[in-house]
Parts: sequence; structure tokens; C-alpha cells
Amino acid sequence: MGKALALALIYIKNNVRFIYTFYLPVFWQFSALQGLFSWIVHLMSADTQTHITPTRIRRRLVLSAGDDLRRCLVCEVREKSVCNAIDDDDLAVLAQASKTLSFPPGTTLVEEGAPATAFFNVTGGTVKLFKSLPDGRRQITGFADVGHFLGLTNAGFYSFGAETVDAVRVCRFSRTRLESLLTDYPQFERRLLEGIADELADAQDQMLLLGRKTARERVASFLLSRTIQSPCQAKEDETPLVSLPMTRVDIADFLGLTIETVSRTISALRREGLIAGTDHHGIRILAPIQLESLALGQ
Amino acid sequence: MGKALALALIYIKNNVRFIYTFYLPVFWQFSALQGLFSWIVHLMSADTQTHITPTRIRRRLVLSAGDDLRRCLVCEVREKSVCNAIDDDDLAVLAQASKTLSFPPGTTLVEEGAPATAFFNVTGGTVKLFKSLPDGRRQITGFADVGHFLGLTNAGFYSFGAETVDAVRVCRFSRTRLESLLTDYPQFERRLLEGIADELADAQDQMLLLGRKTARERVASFLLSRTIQSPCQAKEDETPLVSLPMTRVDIADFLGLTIETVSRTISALRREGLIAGTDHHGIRILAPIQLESLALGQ
DNA sequence: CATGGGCCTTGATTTAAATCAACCTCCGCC
DNA sequence: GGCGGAGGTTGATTTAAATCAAGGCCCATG
Repeated sequence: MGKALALALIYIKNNVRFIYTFYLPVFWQFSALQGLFSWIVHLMSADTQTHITPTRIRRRLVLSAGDDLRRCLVCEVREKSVCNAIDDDDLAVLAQASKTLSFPPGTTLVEEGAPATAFFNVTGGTVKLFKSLPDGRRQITGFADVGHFLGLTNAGFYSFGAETVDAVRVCRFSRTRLESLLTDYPQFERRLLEGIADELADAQDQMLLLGRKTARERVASFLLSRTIQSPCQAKEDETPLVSLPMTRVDIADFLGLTIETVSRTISALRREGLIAGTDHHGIRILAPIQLESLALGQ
Repeated sequence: MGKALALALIYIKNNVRFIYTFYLPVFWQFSALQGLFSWIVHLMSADTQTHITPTRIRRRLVLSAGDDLRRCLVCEVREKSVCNAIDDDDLAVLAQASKTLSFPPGTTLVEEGAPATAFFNVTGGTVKLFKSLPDGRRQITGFADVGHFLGLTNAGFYSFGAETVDAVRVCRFSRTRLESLLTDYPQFERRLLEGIADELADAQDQMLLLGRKTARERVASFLLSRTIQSPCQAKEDETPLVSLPMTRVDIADFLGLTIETVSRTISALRREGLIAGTDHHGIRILAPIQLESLALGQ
């Protein structure tokens, strides 16, 4: 019962030592170990992206309380999300407060105006957030990608709707659980405040786009913002590949345009050699600099 | 030194007792007492607006450390702002962390892109928040009225500009002081989170407006949102009076329109009898219901 | 294999709002 | 009193994007 196997990994990069200590219970199967090792390899190869910080040096696998409670501990999304505010030691609390769920494309996660009972942390896929007018006109206010926390509202009701764009994985928190987390872990609340401040800054950017930019500038801005968010595989070829999981309708509703204008504008940018289309849901940025200055209106 | 004068005021309204207890140091001058009494009278006459809540029953004037420290205690804006998260007993801390300042119209409070060193709580007048493009196009992302807290940013730099619309009074917090307030008073941080969540909801509303509403709908929405925010003197005549301290240029930059379109649309609404203009900076809403349905696109 | 329906693209035409232009009304100031 | 400029209104014209319309591509399904 109390037996465990210890495993230490020292990983030196740029004269900085990253020490990972794992406590493995003896009943762990070889297959699970293999998964662990592949995860380590992934971590080391992708470290330019995952930003291993000194505060995250120790990572303990405490497996005494069953599989579900280590869920958050091995969660690859943690670094990108509000969950990294909780210490390794308290991750079981986080795991207990949340529940992982998977949804197919087009699922409604949040209904506009419904009582706000749940909050979501996106751990896979993309969710669209929107507001609607009675006659059906719709404005997508943002796309929530991996690491995005959504559902926060001050009134007791959601002021927006949320729907999955592609296959989506989320961690779901109930209102009460989240509230106790907020009071118990001030650093978690702080992290949430930082997140929502970022979101507000994005919203302000989007207001500038919607109120004052031309169709060309909007599309260019959109593609660039997607470049930053996408896990762009920067291989030998330097031109970043942007993935667009959403349809043209979604893009149009995000940019305050019609599908025809979006389509025409993308075609025009392609004709001018600024971008190259792979398929409808993937675009290669050929001239990031020009696109950038176009997005800012030059 | 330790001597003090106690003064209790029991104020009964609708069968609810509001008990205010003041501890006055003996060295208090009569003039200060007079100010206190005029404040009490003001409180009682304006209670329909100030919403005296049971939680705010005790209000102690602890004046041992000089006039500046009771600033927050007698602040009429406190109830409307994040400052109401701090208990009466700790208000001296709040007063010490902030500084009140006054500015004439057209003063820059926050420069876009400058290092974020200060935060402001608006206690009088209206501030416009905006983002700009290199060529001068500007989008006003919001008007910060009394009670609004501004300056929060996650990056170290302001992502927006802020400029006074009319004569403005603010309480200014330095970054370091605010940060220590946040850690020392979790309820203050909570209040800030609520405030920024509200702001985000407003931003999403505005995105819907900018992306999907017609000029008429935008102007109608704007007038209505101003009705709610304005301290509308609901006298005998039921038609609410909206104050518009900002210029037509500001309204246009807020609504993503040109001044000509704003002017024309307001004229059209007036011609149709939905509103009546007093002067350029005041408008009387004659048909709130119709304006509401117009704002939602019917 | 044909059918139909998403989803996207492209072209022709229309339109809401922008732009261009003129003028009005205050208000401060020489 | 005359001048000038800021802020606002109104009219004529232009234009960027919407709307209307047609067709292509892909894939699931009978």
C-alpha cells in the first residue's frame, strides 16, 4: 500500500537544471511508464514552446488516491491555463472540483441567458463564444482555444453563448466548487484576474477591428492573431501555418463581415501572394511582415 | 491623545434602522462637524440613489491620523466602486494607498503603450478609453463614469489610452500599492474581478453593436446605455434625461460611425418623436420602449 | 451511381454609410 | 463689433461591403 518507486530526472538546458522527481507506485504497469517516458521526451523536444519555468521544477506523481486525482498532475494543458496557479501538492483538490468532458463539433456548452451554473477550462479543441440579436444576427466575440477559461460572469446568468467548433475537451467546474477554490486559493483568483484582464484587452483590440478596420485589415488581423495562438510547427520552412478549424460563417461572424466578403478577401490576399491556401481550414502565411502592416492599416 | 467623542445617529426608513456610529476626536473643529452633518443630510435626502445596505450600517470615523485618512470614509462614491470591498476599519489603509486628483477636460490620464504604473478610480466626471491605429483612426472602447476602476493590465504596459471628457476627479493608486492591497484584502481582489467581468460583458455587448448593428440601432443602444448609467433625476416627468458630456466625435468613435451619420441619426430619431434634444449635450428619451426594441433590431 | 446538402467561391447589382462640401451657431478674443 | 475656430447639422455624391444569384467541390446516403 505505502510502497512507491522514486524516479529522478535531471534535465539541463542552457546551464539551468530542471529536476523532475516522480514517485511511482509499484503497481504501475509498464505501459503507463512508457506513456510517462513519451511525455518526458515530448516535453524535452517541445521545450521552446512549453516554457519550463523554475517554479515548475518539481513535479510529483502522487498516485495514492486513484487515477482521477492525478488527472490534473499529468495534464499537459496546465501550464497554459489558470490551473498552474495551484501547487502540485494541492492538485488533488483541483481534480476533485472538476470533471473532464468531451464534446463533438457543434455542441452548445453555454446557452445565452441561462443561469450560470458551470465554468469550463478548454483542454482541447476550440470553442466559439457569441452574442445574438433577436432576429438571428450573431457576433462571435472570441474563440476559446486550449488553456482558455470561460463562463465567468458577475450576474447569475451567462451573457453569452458558447458552442464547440471542433472536437473539444473541457474541464468543467460547478459554480459552488469554483467559488470555494477562489476563496481557498488566492493565487488561483489572481490568475483568473490576469486571464480576464487579457481577455478584456483582446476584446478592446476586437472593438478597434470591428469599429474602424476595413475588410482587408480585419482578415489580415485575424490570420495573424491565429498565427500566434496556433501551435505553429516552426520547422525548416519558416512560413507559419495557421489552422482555421471554424467555418467561413464563423469567421464572418467574428469579423463583422459576410461570408462572401471574407471569401473574396482571402482570395485576394492569396492572389497577391501574401498567403497560400492549403485547404479551406489551413492557410500558410507567406509574407508575415506585409500582413502585419496591412493589419495595422498601411 | 486617546480621547474621543462618540456620536450615534439612528436613521429609520421603511421600518429598517440604519445606525451610524461616529467616533470624533476632541480636537475636531466645528467646521469639520458641519461638513459631516451636511453629508448626513445629503445621505438621507439622496438615499433612493445611494442604496444604503444593511452591511453598511456602521460607519466609524477614525480620525486619529489626520484629515486625509478619512477621505475614503466620507467618500460618496465608495458604494459604487471597488472601494466598498474594504471595511470601514481599514479605510485608512485605502486612503494611504491612493491620492485624489482633479483634471480639466481633454487631459491624458493614460498613454497607449506606456508602462502601467498607475491605476485610477473615477470619482467624478467621465473618462474615455480608446485604442488607435497608426494612421489616427480611433475606437473608443468605453466611457468610464463615476465608480469605474481603470488601468488594470496584465502586461506591464497599458493596452489603451484614457483621456478626460469633462472635469474629472480620480483616486490614483500606484502599481505597487495596488498590488499589496490585492494580496492583503482578498475581498478587494474579488470585487475587482467582478468589476472586470462586468466590463468584459459590456465589451461583448459593444462587439455585437459594432459588428452587427445598423447606425440607428447603434445610436439607440448608446442612448439607452447612457440612460442606465446617468444619475437620471426621475422627477414627476417620467421621460429620462440623458447627459452626453462627450462630443459627437467621441460618440462616433465609440459607435464605429462618422460624426455625420451620428448627427443625422440623432436628428432622424428626433424628427420621429422618439427623443427630444435639449441642447447638444442633453437628450430626453420620449419613447424608451420603442427605442429599446429599435436597439435590439426590430 | 445519382442525389442532395453543406460549405465555399465568384460575379452582378444594390445600398447603407462614408466622404466631400457647405453652412450654422456658439463663444472667446483681439 | 468683427474674426476665427471648434462643434454641430444638412445635402450631394461616392464607395466599400452587403445582397442577390449562380455554380463548384466534397462527402454522406439512398
